[in-house]
Amino acid sequence: MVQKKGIGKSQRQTPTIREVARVAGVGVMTVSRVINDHPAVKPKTKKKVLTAIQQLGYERNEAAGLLKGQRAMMIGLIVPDLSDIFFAHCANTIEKLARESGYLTLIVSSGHDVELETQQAELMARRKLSGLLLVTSGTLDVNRIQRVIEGGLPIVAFDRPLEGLGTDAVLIENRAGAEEAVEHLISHGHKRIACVGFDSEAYPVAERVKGYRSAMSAHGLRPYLSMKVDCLEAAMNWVDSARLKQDAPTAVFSTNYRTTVHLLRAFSERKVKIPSEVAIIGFDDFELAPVIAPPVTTVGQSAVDLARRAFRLLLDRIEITGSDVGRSPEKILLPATLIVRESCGAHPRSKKTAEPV
Amino acid sequence: MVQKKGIGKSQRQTPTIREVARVAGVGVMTVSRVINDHPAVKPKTKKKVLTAIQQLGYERNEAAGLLKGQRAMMIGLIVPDLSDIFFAHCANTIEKLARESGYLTLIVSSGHDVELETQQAELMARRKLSGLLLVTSGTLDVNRIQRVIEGGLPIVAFDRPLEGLGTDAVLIENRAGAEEAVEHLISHGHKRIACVGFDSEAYPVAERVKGYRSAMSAHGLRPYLSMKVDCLEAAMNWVDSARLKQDAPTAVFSTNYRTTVHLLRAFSERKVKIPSEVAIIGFDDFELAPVIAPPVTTVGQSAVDLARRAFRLLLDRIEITGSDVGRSPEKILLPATLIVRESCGAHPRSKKTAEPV
DNA sequence: TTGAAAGCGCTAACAA
DNA sequence: TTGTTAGCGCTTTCAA
Repeated sequence: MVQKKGIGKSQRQTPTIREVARVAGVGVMTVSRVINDHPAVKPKTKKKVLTAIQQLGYERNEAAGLLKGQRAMMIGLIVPDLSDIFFAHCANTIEKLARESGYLTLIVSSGHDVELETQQAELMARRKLSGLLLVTSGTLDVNRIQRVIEGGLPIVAFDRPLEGLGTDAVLIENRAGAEEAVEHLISHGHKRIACVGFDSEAYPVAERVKGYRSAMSAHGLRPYLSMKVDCLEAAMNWVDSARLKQDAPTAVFSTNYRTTVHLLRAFSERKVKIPSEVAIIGFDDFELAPVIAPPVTTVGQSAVDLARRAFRLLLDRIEITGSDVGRSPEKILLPATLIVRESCGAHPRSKKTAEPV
Repeated sequence: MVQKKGIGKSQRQTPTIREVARVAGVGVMTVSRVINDHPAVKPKTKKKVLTAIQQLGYERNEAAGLLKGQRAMMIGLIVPDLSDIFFAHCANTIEKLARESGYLTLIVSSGHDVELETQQAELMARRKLSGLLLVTSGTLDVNRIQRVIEGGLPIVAFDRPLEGLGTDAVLIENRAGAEEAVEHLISHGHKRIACVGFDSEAYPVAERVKGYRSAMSAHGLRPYLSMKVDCLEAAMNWVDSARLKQDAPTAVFSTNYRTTVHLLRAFSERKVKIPSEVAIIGFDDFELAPVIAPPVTTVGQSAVDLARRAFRLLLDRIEITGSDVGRSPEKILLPATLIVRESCGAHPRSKKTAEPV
């Protein structure tokens, strides 16, 4: 796991603490104290050392500390897909906050591979990272993750809980958000409302489906699920088959951005008018939602808030001392907000000022 | 730069190579050889060692290698803004490729801060990373970067060159792409074509503006630049003022995604019809470009290709041995492709099948 | 207030 | 084929 020989050709050798000590005419320990701002050093001595450090261009070797059992000033971030704009925003926020606290951020985009996520978490533990922010793609091996945590790597889950493990977690109120969206459609008189999406095992989607179901059943409406629409082709097929039905849906609740986009495109290809022929609300707000014709009504969640809270929690865990070590895990719930535009058939009077991502 | 004491409470102590040696009844060096797949170990001995490793749950301590002068199996990636979908795609691709080659990826989103970029590059050098992929936001301090490279951190620039430094670089043909777009507009009979954008100092934008200028002057047309449109408000102002003009532009070439989006929205707010009242082509393709009404004509560039080539170059540099060390820097140019849809006033017959990002 | 010595876990160099 | 020794650069004793 470490490169065979990293020595280039003329690797300018960085001076060590020992050389600084020699030049300053003091012991290595004194230099160490100066570097670490230990108070018990006479100002005069300190100055000598500082001068020597300056003169030699000394730089602390991070590796040595690690060997002494310290942790790298790095945090890890594992997400299912970094090219997903939502996670990209999360990553951007986390990296910034981490940097401001002196940490570098190691990012892994797992491609929804649960095994990979576990492996990378283990790898990060071995690299002595300070902490890990984790968005899982499914259920991880509890034992392995438990061992990682016990090995001293604090973990905070966000967007999805870490099942079976009592870790801190920051989650979105997916269910309530979905309920609100479906209720909204119902309040417009829709009775045949389809729920379309894919990847229904994924926690956020599963929660949204639950919200859909509960809203429907609360009004005695029959659910109409279709959870395999993840590309344009699937969307076209779905649109075509749905229109043929006797009781074709008059509205659709899309459980995620990707599905929303493809559905929109499919409707457009088939010249189905939105919202007159079919109304649509999509979970996940997106930048262009207000620009599209018609502007699409969405359920928005703030990636920035989510990331911020998660990082805050992790930092607390990392910096925890003494009595707080065993602090019981915190769960934070963040709202999802219905952003009413036009695709749902409503007049565009936002319940909340539209604020994407 | 290393955390003060990373020791939690019941930190399960990982066994060392020495303990493995004791349990296996061999010398430490033999264990080391086994770990590193050195051939000169009798299969029987090897087996004994492997058993002991298994039994103890031994894990190699990465820090020790660093101290011996090896490099961490990590690469760095510095981009101006990770929440920019283009860079998010780049990051996603790079992280994946890196992981497949055994590297972790440290990502920094600089927020277009040149000083920060330099600092982080230096920090990465100190952390003994294996290599660095860099998208600069401006002109970095050549000396400091030079020192980083000499310190043994190979750097490959992409999307923008590293000015004043002979590093490898992978770039997009921004200028040619812009020229093609403007030529296209001209071929539709447009004469008053505005070039709108912001951040004209940024390399890619600057190149695109050059392309615009050269296409215009090639046809004896007067350029009409407006390089401060970076938000909806600015876009509205621009649209309003442009319409008042005597010779209002009949077409606009937008130099970047953000401007394109806000312009689109501003035109929509002002009920300006596209393309009949004004035609538009935007540099940077985006996922929803075909969905918007009307579908927008763009100049697309492949983030994946860009990232892939850049990583390949970096890996070559990292793995370089002996005679190739001083290999002269490579420059790779990747095409930008005009994707004709409808906002430019053309019939939607793509010169190339639309393939976003 | 300062310093010398003893490692942290590993591998390169040498011996056997 | 295997093992011993001597560090890598730093910090933690403990002593001065």
